[in-house]
Amino acid sequence: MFDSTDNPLAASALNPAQQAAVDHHTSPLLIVAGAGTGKTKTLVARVVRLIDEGVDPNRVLLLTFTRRSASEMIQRVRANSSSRAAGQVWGGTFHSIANRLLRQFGAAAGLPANFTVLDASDATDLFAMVRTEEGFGERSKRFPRANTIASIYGHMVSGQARLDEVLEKDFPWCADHADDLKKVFTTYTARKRENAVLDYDDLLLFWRGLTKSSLQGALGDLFDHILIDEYQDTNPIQADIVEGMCGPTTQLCAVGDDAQAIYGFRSATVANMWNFTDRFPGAITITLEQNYRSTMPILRAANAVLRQPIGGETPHFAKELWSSTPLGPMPRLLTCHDETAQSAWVADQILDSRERGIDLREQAVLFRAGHHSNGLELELTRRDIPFVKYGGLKHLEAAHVKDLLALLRILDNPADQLAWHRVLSGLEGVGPATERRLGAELGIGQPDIDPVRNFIAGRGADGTVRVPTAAKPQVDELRAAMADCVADGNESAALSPAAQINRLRPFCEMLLANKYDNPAARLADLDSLANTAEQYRSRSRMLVELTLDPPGVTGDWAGPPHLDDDWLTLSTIHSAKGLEWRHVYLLHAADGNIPSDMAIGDHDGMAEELRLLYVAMTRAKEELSISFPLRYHVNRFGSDDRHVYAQMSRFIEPALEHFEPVSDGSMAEIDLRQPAGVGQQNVADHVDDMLATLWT
DNA sequence: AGTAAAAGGTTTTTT
DNA sequence: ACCTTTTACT
Repeated sequence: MFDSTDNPLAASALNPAQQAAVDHHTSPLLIVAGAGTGKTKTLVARVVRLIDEGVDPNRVLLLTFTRRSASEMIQRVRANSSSRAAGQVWGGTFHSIANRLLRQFGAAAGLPANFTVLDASDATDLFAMVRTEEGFGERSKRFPRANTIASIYGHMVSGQARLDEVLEKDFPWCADHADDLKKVFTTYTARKRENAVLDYDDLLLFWRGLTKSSLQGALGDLFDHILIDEYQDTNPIQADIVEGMCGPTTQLCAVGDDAQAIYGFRSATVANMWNFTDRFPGAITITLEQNYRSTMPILRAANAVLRQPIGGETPHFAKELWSSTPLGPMPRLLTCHDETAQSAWVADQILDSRERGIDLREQAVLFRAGHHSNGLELELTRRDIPFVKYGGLKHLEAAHVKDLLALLRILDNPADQLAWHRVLSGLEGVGPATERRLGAELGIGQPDIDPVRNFIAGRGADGTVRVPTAAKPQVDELRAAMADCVADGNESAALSPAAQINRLRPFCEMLLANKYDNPAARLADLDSLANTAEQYRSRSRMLVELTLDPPGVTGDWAGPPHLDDDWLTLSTIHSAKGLEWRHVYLLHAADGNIPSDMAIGDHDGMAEELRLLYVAMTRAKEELSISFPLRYHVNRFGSDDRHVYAQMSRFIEPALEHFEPVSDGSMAEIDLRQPAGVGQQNVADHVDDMLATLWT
């Protein structure tokens, strides 16, 4: 599912362009690789060749977009290289490599060795904490929410733009609060430093900082070869890092496709590809255009979609992929009545394909947003079709899981105020006031004090820690559990991470029963986490790995018991990047979803939405089905039945000739584009006439 | 004063 | 489904 090795064409020798990309070694290299043109294969072949020619694997850095693709590529390098050390290639995401380097060189940047990494939701929680502490919520009406603040901050930092510009361009309704936002950002940054925590952006910023420090020479000498996958989705900071890691003799090779850039919302910019040859003098470009993945009918449709101008221009290289597989069915376009009809049709097609010998593993359902598959998931469950879902909500972000992780994080880094906040505020009878007092008594956030020790002893700097009566049972249980989990400097006596989770379980049980209305289901999630924890021997390592590479799949998390050997993939389009399946179904291709109505009116946003559709379509090898229901609920949260009628994605219209329209019968009786009639009149006139008879 | 329960508002995509 | 604010209760 993840590679092309089962494709006989792709498994054969490299084509001339691919071979040239593998062989080139005299200057920086940019490989412009269209969808399905074998870029992974080319990268792997290049690394294999380097190692087999004697390059030390430890001096090869392979930066990828996800950890999964890094480990898969290294796996393939190992399988194809004659060197036993081939697996020692440095591979991972920018963030995971940053973590690795900062653990090693971070002291030079003023970082403590045991720093904690905040994921996006942790960062949001920290903003919420600062926001509350400073009282902005009460002082000014309509002060931006924590989510919005985090979003503004992210735009600002990862795009390296000034606050004023970001507010003006993307958050005009928050512009009035600029001054208070500055205070929030200042406190947020100070708090991170005091608590020895880094957020995702910090990992990149500190790494870049090191490349501009006195360590520059040492870092530039770490690697002989740097290879970067998915270069179109890197941001300006990442491009700086790449440049900073290149010493005088480092060979650089970047691979990307400007037509598949879909992370603009994270400040990724294809300018990094456009500028490559300017920034890295002497660089040459090699383009891969032969597609080994899809049939011509699918490529024709995808090319036609991509070709349409957005706001009068075509914002990517004009590129025409061609395939050596000319024949196959045209992509199908299903118009149906509502989501239920769509789910039924897709499930029917999937089962039908399986009857025809296409395993579920060779089929995938893609969609724009995580919740778009909710209806289908019900239908699949009803029909006993096993599936795993990529993207969307992550288990790690569920409140109760974060409760448990906060306990582990306190043990790992007692200075972590955010984790303490989560633990203390969850206790029975503890509100903001008591939490503040407990924090002071325990010495949380004060230098050179270990609040964990104080908590276990029940004794703070200024005497006893006063626990509210209601919290007493919970606190007693937690004290005993934490006492058992603290290593106390004696590594060999320490419980394993999984054992620590089990030791904390009784406390969690009390907590969940008190806090949530479905404690049993939530407790089961904690047991799944204990399962996952079995593979780790170090607690801190487990915490950082879970943060940098959260289990993105239901299957990774719990290993659903009903899963047999064959299962269907559901995935957001973003999470499907780089993957391929024989049959692909794209759900909810209605205007407002693709393009997302939030992007409408924004030129760059619209261009990105178009590329998103292109990415989705080019995942299909043999058959592609795009569907859109006409009827949508007004809002995703409401439980009412209010609905609106949607239209087909505007991006598909110009390419309609490349699709075969299909119907599932749910539309047969009603043509919604025609006004319904009564006698010779349409319904509205009929009603108005009747009403008029009541008073005339 | 301080906490707990209830009501009100939300906009996607992810390292 | 979750986060914030408002209100009710001790």
